Amino acid sequence: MELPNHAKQLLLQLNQQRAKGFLCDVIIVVENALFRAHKNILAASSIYFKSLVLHDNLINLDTEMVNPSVFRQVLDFIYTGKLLSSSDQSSERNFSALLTAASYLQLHDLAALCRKKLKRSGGKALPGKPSTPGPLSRLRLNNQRLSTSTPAGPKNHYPPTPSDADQPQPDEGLRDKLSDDEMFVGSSGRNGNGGNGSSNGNLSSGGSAGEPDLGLDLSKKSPPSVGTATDALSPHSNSQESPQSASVSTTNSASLDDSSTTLPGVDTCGSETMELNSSSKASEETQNQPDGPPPQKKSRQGARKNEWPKKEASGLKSEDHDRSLVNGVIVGPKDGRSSDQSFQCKDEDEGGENGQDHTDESGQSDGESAGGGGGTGGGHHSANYVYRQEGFEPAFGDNLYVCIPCGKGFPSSEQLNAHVETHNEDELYIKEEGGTFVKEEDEEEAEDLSAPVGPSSFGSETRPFKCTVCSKSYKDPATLRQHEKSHWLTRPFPCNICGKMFTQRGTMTRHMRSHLGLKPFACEECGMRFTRQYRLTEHMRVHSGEKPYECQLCGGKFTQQRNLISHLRMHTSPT
DNA sequence: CTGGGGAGGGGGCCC
DNA sequence: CGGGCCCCCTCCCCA
Repeated sequence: MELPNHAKQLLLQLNQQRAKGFLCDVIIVVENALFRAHKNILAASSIYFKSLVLHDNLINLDTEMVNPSVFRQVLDFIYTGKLLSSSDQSSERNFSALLTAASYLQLHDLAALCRKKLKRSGGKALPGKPSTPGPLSRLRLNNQRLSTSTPAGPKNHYPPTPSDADQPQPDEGLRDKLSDDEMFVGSSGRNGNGGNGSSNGNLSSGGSAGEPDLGLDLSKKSPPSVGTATDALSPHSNSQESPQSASVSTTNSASLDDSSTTLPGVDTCGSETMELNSSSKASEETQNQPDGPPPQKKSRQGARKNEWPKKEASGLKSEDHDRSLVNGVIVGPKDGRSSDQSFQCKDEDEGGENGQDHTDESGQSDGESAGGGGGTGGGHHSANYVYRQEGFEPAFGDNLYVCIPCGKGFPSSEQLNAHVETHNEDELYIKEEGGTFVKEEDEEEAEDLSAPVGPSSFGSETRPFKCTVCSKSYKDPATLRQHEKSHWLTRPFPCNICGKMFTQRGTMTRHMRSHLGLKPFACEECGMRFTRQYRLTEHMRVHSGEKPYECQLCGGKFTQQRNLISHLRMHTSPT
């Protein structure tokens, strides 16, 4: 006995659930778009997905291989077995893109459909972009990039690379800094909730699985002891536990296009429907093909699990919190190379941990409405926004499109785009009414501001490059430029995960490491790992007993300078 | 319970 | 761009 429509009904239900975000347990990030889905469904449709969802609740897909529009079709296909191609896109280009994506995602049925369609229309690979990514060649290429840290399983999935680097990658900054192998945070697949702390704060809202990964394998400048330290910390070798785990990518390219603002559940104006006929055989065949696994970029937000709560408490303000956690993912602004696309607003920054932020009191609150569309020339606008899919917590009410800089929500991408244009370049600087740059009130006296650009305390001979804002001088123009960014209202380097903005790319990169739990520096003595070399150096004094910092007042010695400083404070403070 | 020290971690910033 | 340092926050331990 068999219910004729059982499978169909089931899929229908699942698709409806997906549209509502119900029971969705994985988020797929494609460029700026988020898609929620069910792990089981993805895993059942592709071994690639299967490998990805095993350990992750949040998956970044290579934006070279798939874009939001295409992925929406892909997802629709997975959940319906139907290929809905929009009328305006039913060109070969669309199918070619679909084919690329399908190959990348190892959706062999879909790839076969696309090939069939392309063949039928006499099409061949589109010029410029191969219809298939050439998995094997990419595999080779990528294998070269794999560090020893990358688990090499029997079906080693390789990370995608921006191999064809003709075009600047939106996320290239990040990739530069966090290379694929660095990004790999070994998924130790540990059972249980070991963790060394709280267990919440997983970025992906639906998740429960993200295990804290102590078995970090960080190739970046790992000290010689890394191997042992890693082993010690991670009882399971990565390659065994997650042969498929591949490079982590935080790459959220952020170039905006319209497609990225469409909801997965929203129907495309389908003009053509291709339905998957019983192609299970083909599926079996293709799924067993040993051709290289697709490029893989996935996030290991789970690895960060343990570190979130603390950071939330100490650093992120509630709005940051909302944006980064409630929404699950911040889909990032462009990586910051174009500063006009990144804005920093007061609320973003207030509560900065140490109160040193230059923008805290910038009076930016009214900047949002200022200008009314100054249009900063060039580029897309609205690179800063969060796209919320249905099913996310309605932290912004009905306004699904949220401007990251100022946190305002908008019901449509158009309105958001219009709003973002109101953040114009003028906001980059903290402006006084008169138009002259001012420093923060609490920084220094006004006389400094009005002080002629003369010799600073550093001496103008050796430091000829002077900041026009604060009169600090520097040896070289690059440093000056770097410094001047600290006066910008807008911090040009946003974290793609939490949206926090930074004045320096390096700082942002360092910050990203903390998200990803990347701790390349291991102590040979105890195996403890650190995100920075300097911390390790400090830490080593614990083992050596060296206490180079001595209190001149009481003779107390300290291993860390900061502790001496706080100690001195004890001496000086009346309390 | 409280204060002080030790230490981990993050961000800013200069070289 | 990485390294290094400073500053801050925080947690934990202990007296």
